[in-house]
Amino acid sequence: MHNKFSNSLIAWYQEYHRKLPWRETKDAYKIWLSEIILQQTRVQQGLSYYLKFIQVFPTVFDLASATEDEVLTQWQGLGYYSRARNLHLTAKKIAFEMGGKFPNSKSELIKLKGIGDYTSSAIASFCFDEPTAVIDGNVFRFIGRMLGIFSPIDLPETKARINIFLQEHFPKKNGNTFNQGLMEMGALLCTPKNPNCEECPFKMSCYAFQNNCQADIPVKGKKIKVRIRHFNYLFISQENNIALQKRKGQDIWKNLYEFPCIETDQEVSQTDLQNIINEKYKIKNPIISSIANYNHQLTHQKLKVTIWKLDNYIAEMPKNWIFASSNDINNFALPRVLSRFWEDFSNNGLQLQIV
DNA sequence: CACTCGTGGCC
DNA sequence: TGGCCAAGAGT
Repeated sequence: MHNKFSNSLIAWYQEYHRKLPWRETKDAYKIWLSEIILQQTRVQQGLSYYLKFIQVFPTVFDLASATEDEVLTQWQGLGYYSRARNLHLTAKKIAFEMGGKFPNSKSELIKLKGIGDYTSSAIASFCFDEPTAVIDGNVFRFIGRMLGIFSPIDLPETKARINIFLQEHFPKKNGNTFNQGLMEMGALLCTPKNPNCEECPFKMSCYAFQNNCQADIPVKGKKIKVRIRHFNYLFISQENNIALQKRKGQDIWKNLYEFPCIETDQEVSQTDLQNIINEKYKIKNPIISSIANYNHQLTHQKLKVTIWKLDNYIAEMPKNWIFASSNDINNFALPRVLSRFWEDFSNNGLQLQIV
């Protein structure tokens, strides 16, 4: 009776799971890379990045030997860029301080940057067969619905309760398949919307199915608040070179490149912006014109992005500006909204109004 | 603990 | 369309 859940789950997984490249290996480097890429990211979105990374950086030494800029450029467009920065930090630690060998236990893995509770369990289980249960968003949803858990998923006690259940049902053999099955259930059948309960082998013992409350579990905690920000980018092109700067500070897109940016509290008029440019960069009569607008919607922010073309000749650059040749722009990691602008600009030329 | 970090897809 | 969501982790 106690083994029935794990036996059924393992059997279901073996029949219905998707074939994915990181499931064909026990190489800790590849498993680790896939787990980082898939944090808060769908398989469909992360797959091409995984394939690109193992091609460009086949081993942890290749990744460690690259610069952070190179890693960020490969990561461009995937979001949550702290993952890429921590990926590089941890690669250097493993390559240069640990002889290229990954720690083989959850307790050691979790000490590494970018590897938390979920990822340490995943690597320990998938690579080293450590009997530790993974708890990610899929598992919260699947087990939460099965057991009828209505406490918010962001509470530690909710996670603890799920962990107790999983420990009680953790199999003596095939623990890694059990873990894969937990997540694959959440990804294929026990989905956030319109779960496919008819094909679920656990529907007879599932609280949510029996009580028809699948949509009410898991219970989300707080509501998302969206902050509106106004980014005014200066597109400055001189002699086929374009001004860029590196974003710093504890903010979005840290260590990515962007055009010189003037952030304002509200939308600004052309004359307002000219005055700001005059004050900030000591450019006497800035000649600017708006060439593109984007509403860039993020999870917690809505960015109103305006690209302004600045036509003055600039004799003395601020020290943090870099001038990149237009052929070289693609070698800089840009936020999605700017790589999209650059694509539009390269294709269409100067006059474009995108919203 | 509460908040923050991206992007694309879905309805 | 806007809100929700996805293999979480750092601070």
